[in-house]
Amino acid sequence: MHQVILNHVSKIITLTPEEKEEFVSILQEIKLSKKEKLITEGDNVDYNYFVVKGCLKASYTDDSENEHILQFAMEDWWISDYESFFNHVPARLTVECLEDCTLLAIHKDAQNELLKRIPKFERFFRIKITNAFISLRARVLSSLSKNTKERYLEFYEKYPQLEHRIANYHIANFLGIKPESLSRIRKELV
Amino acid sequence: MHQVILNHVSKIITLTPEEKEEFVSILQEIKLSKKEKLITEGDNVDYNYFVVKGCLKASYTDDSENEHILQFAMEDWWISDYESFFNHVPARLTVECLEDCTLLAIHKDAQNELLKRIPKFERFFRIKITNAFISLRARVLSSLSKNTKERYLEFYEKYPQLEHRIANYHIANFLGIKPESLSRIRKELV
DNA sequence: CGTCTATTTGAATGTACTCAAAAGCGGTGG
DNA sequence: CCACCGCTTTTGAGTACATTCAAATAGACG
Repeated sequence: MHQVILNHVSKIITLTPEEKEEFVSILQEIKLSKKEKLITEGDNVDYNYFVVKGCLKASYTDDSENEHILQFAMEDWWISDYESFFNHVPARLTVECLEDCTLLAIHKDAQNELLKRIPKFERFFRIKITNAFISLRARVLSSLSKNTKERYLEFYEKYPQLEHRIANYHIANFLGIKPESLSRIRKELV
Repeated sequence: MHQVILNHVSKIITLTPEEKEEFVSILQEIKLSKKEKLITEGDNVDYNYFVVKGCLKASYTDDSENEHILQFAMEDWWISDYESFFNHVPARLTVECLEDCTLLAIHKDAQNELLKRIPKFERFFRIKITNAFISLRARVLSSLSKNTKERYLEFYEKYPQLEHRIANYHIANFLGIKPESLSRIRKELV
């Protein structure tokens, strides 16, 4: 169980056995079933979540009750509502399981304490948030410069695993188009 | 000159006179004229820039030579290509002055040294990158959930100062539409 | 096997785009 | 001070692409 996240962390920083032990001691295991919600809009989010197993979506519901998927997360990804987590405001996102999930949760106080006690984790989380920023930037660039078909192909290449695990109407939603349009695009691509 | 950035920093962290002195000692003043480039695509970006005066655009040029504006920056904003700055890869963005500009530059080595010597700056820059992340997230949410007219109004409300300083075709580009379309939207809104 | 949900297909509609041209605006030099 | 030039914005007509709404088909799951 903890080996998964230790492998993940070890790709970026090197920990001593004692540090590993200290790190895993603050992790809380969470199991959720498909369709259960990890975060509901309006929550005060105190946890950062690492996905050990399963698949989730983070989405935003607008004034007209339309849902818009901002992010998927699966094995080895982190997910939370970081605006709420960092800035202590109510969550604007809802995070829901698309499959049965196993997660590891870190409380924000424990995470802050960890940063103080093992400064290597400053580096780890700084790199994570920077990568998240860069990947969002790439998404904005792609929505500005590519047409729908190109954005679908990009998604397909970037997350070949997701293609099979996630319903097309979720992928369409993530791409900002209707399922009918995605269906027509897929038809053209055979 | 330095008072501007000290005021800016003081909104988030409190510095002693000695710390202020140490901080300003690593700043390099840069003056550029309208149309000059601060960063050109392909550069290795070693500096983080604070805008003291003037206005700039950060843009990406796609394979078809179309330019797409990712961000504007003006007084009290930071700008750089953070993918290049943090990850030491060539810049994908070009940053160009829309007016004559005065900037303060911090070299990445000096910035890292500063983080070590005055850990309060860890907090300062972490908050800055987090805010940048959250504001990009808001942009993605808005492009998924709003139509063009709503996005223009949002821009108008969020940056009323920019409205007058920046050409409409730049605003159109930022919004991901053509100047003709923006013109038609503005016509409807009288 | 049947029901519920997801995907596909079709036709009509709407929104932004392209291309082309006209009008407006600002700065420069005579 | 005004006329001209270059650049920005607006307007018009036709086109392309995604949407809406409705219906048919396909798949998944108990």
